[in-house]
Amino acid sequence: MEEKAAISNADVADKLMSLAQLLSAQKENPFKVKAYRRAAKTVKALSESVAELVRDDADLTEYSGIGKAISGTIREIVQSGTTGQLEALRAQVSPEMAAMSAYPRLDPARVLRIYKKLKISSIAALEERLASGEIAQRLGARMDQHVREALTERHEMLLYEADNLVAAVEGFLLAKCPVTRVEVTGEYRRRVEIVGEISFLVETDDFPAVVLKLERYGGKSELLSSGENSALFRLASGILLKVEAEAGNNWGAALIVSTGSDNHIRKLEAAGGQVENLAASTEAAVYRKFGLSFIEPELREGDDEVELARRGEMPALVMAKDIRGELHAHSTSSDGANTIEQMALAARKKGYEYAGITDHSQSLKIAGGLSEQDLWKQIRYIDKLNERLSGIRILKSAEVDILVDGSLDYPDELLRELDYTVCSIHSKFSLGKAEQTERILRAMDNRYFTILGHATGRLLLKRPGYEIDAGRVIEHARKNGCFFEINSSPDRLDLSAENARMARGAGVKIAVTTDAHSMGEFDLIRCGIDQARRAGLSKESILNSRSWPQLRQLFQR
DNA sequence: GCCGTTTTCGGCCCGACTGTTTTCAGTCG
Repeated sequence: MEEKAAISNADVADKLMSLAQLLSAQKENPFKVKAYRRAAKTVKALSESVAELVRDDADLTEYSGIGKAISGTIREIVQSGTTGQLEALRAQVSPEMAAMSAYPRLDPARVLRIYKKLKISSIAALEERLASGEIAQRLGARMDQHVREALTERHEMLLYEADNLVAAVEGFLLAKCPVTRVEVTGEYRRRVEIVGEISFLVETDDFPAVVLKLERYGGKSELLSSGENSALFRLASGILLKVEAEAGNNWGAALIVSTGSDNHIRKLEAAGGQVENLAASTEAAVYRKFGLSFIEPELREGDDEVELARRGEMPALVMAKDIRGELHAHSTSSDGANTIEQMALAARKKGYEYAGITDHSQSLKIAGGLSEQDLWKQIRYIDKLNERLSGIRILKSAEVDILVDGSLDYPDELLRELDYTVCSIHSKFSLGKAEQTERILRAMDNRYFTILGHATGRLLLKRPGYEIDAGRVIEHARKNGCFFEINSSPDRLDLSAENARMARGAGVKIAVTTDAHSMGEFDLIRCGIDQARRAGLSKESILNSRSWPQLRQLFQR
């Protein structure tokens, strides 16, 4: 008898999500609901097949978020296709909820709220209102994002999250598939901040066998299309996986085709002719053949890079090693996890010359913003600490809220005592573009304004930023001697590459900062560096590639 | 339900403000 097809990780994860959804509808303990969602996420990210793990009697509690109870639930799902608990819950709920449970990623509380407000009661109506933009308009961007994410099959993830996925797939290809060479390409290699598809170039003498193996990745990966040398899958996480086979003697040309954006390839071919089948084993050889200097993957977007490469004016892109200090970091004084001293020592260990401590200002209560008195104390404390510590200079600073009228959240007498400031918007995101822009321009008129923090306030895949007229803000910064940051938080990366490029064009320097809330987060600098490179920034455009004495001069207004 | 240099119970931020809301959920870091 033919063995029944094993249940995929995606299906197991969906069942766990359904449980979370129905428990949530029953007003169960929210932490319990969260636990099921967390376990679902863990299952989705596995490269091994959960069904096989169960069959092999593996200990599932080894995986984070899976304990004794959920491990038992997963076993039951693998063995019977469902769980008694889920079926019992399904029998109890309202018709709206029952219909909703076909979309396990929907949060019932939020959807019922939408139903009530828009006076609808079906998924079809929900989809319709999503498409018409009514959900975004009447319930906000976060709600819109949530529904969109839950109703569509295709997903995107932050570049930062894709790191783990890429490493797992690469490991799988090398360990389980008959390939002799693997290289990641596409938007991941270009370091695009949101990834919807990961793609690999492989060298193999048996591509069909590779496809067959990949269909078993994560238990089961849906094969969307396949040809002689290329195949497209949908992984459990909803991300697309593209794999292309190429021979070593054409590896370089294939790498270029697979990595560059369509625009890049078009401009490249306009400059030098057909790339494919050039029989070039390295990328450098292709560019050389076309009379171009090497183009870094981060720049292959079809902007001005081909022209720059032809003229030999390609910028030397900034690298992590060029960074000499941190300019945006929090401590336990506000909402950070580590003390000022711990942060300073961690920065020193990273090889930095200085670390600016930028705790939140007084009006940001939720983040433990410092009162004026607290900041005065902190200034004196840092002076003492600097006398005691060697090999690192702690800069006195603050992440100062830009209030709704464009004033700063501390009086000038206090701001004057700081080495510099990072000024940010944390409230009233809903102001119109003109008002929001004026607010920032007014703030920049304060002579103690140094760096604009996360200029648009966007949170990738969660909410769009507030609207600003980037051109006007950049021009005002140039006139007033103000600067920008590229905030390295993986879900901010704000300035965007586009805005950073515009700032560079205006000659306004940019700090690459981490906004670290703990010592470990200093390492996020690599995410900001990726973004800076995508913007074509060399170290000359970067503020904190400079020593503190040099910076201090730049900060004088 | 998970987790543990605060290990087997008790956390799992949190708190002020906003809105077109009609009394509380969502939002900022």
